[in-house]
Amino acid sequence: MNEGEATVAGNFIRQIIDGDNATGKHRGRVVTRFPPEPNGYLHIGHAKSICLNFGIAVDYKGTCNLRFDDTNPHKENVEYIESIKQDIHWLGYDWGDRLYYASNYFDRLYEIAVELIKAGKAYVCDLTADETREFRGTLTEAGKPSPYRERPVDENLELLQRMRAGEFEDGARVLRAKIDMASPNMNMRDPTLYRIRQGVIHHQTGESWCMYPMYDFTHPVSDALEGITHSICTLEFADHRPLYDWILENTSVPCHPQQIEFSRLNLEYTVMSKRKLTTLVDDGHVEGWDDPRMPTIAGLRRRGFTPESIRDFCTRIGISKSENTVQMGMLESCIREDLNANSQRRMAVLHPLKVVLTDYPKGQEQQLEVANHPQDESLGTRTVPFTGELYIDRQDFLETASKKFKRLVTGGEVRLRNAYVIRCDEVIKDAAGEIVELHCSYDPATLGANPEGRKVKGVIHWVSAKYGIEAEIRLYDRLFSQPAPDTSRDEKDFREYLNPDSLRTLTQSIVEPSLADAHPGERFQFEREGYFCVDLHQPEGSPMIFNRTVTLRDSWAKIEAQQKA
RNA sequence: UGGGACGUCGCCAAGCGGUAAGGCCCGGGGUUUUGAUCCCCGUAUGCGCAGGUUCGAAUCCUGCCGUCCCAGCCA
Repeated sequence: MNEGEATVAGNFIRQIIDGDNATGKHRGRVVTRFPPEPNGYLHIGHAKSICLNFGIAVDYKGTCNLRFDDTNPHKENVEYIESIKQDIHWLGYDWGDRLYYASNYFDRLYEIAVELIKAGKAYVCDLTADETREFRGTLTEAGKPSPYRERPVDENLELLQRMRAGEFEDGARVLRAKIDMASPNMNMRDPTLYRIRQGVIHHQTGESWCMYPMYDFTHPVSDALEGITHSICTLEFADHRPLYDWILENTSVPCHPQQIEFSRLNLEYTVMSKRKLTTLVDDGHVEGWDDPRMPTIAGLRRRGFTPESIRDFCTRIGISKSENTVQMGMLESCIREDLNANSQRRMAVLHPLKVVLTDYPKGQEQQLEVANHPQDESLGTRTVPFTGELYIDRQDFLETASKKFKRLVTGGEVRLRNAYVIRCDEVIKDAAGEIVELHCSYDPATLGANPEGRKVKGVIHWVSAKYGIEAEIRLYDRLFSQPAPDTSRDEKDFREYLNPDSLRTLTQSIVEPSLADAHPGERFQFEREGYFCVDLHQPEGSPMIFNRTVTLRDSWAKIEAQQKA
């Protein structure tokens, strides 16, 4: 962790670990794991878990394993595996040589299943899925025992062997733990341990298996085999903990990790479930998993977020067990803080309006040396060409305006950032009355100096018309128009809350020439506009594409809104 | 009286019986060739509610209220 990053004193999980270390529970060892199922791309909620698990490993001089929880091959593939590995590395964490798959343990898991059967603690059940549901009972009524519950050990053993041999179709039989059909905890009513999945090719084990272990069976065993000390997961698994413990207590595993639950991250104006994100991708509502509007790590990366800013976000939001919905402002604050300190400044005109300096000597050009950062000299300088024809932003000119408006108005003066003070003498309009050009004069004495005898309050940015280069600029806004699109209080599908203006593309923008050398992913502040980065998917031969990561804080926008109200 | 968990500022979140940290947001002021940054200042007499224990309670006890999760052969 860098010195600049905020540190949070502690959270309840670290307190548990401190307590364990104090009593010598794990002989001072701390081993965590991050266990994604490779059925989608990682999102900011996963980042919270990654920072927690890998962060704890770093701080306690322990280790954190990466383990793919690949027990449901139907939904999984290697593209997801690769993206997950890439995203964790990009975030700044490393699992060293501890890359595991739950499927690594399929043989061992099978042995343990046999063990459970021999101990009379598991049985093969022939009930259909529907029947199983009926027998399970309800939240308020106890379940009934399956008619196959008392199947003799030998028969169970033989049936399990035949399941493995592929003799039965999907759904024909399952292996179940024999626990308690009357338990108030649904998870303890003889949970399924194995189900049959014929004909799927598993991305790791190929066709060697036609039955796959369930999460509730696989997870505790995998944790124990890897010597995990603290198995951290989200709150919805709290009800599974008794089962997690039951598996560990009733099998011959080497240790008994402790499961600890914390609350998952919710972020306003987005969705965080893999199912919903998959829907957005599959239905074409976004360009893909790395669409800059997506809350995925890949999306945030393409949007221009830094790994540091995401880690900072994760430490700022903290870890607790309370339901929470974090405001976008929190994330934005993190990336602004990072980029403000570290990104070079450039000038870019998003909505160009031509300015002709009528008294600037014909043919004259100047190379202005300009600081790359107003507070940090170590970021150096660059040269920016100044010519008699320029572009400024249309939003920086008004024919008439209130005194609050400190930009260019007819007859008024304004400072061109890093250059001269100019005065607007004449507004040129086309037949339709649209402003097409401004004729201005400049004060040659104001380069690097304040004007004599008067104050000029406004400063606006500009680009030389002759040397500026065309660029495409993509302005992103929140993906959804509702703060909580997935907990809709009415019947609406979350997709109905998609923000139709989440992407605005500007194709006429002009950026300063030094940007021609920028490489994909490089980040800048476009002064007075926001932070932008060169898109990662830069098409050959077309104008450069810049993605807006986040705007600058804009107190003028607030004043404007107040004036209108 | 199904079970599990959670309720501290608009949003996160410390606090663990000694008199409410911090961050984000917000409001006010200052500096500024970015209406940015930066710097000051301000913002919970109160911790879901009601009782109780105590010299002292957000912290302990009791009872209510509210919210979230659980009936996949998903994870």
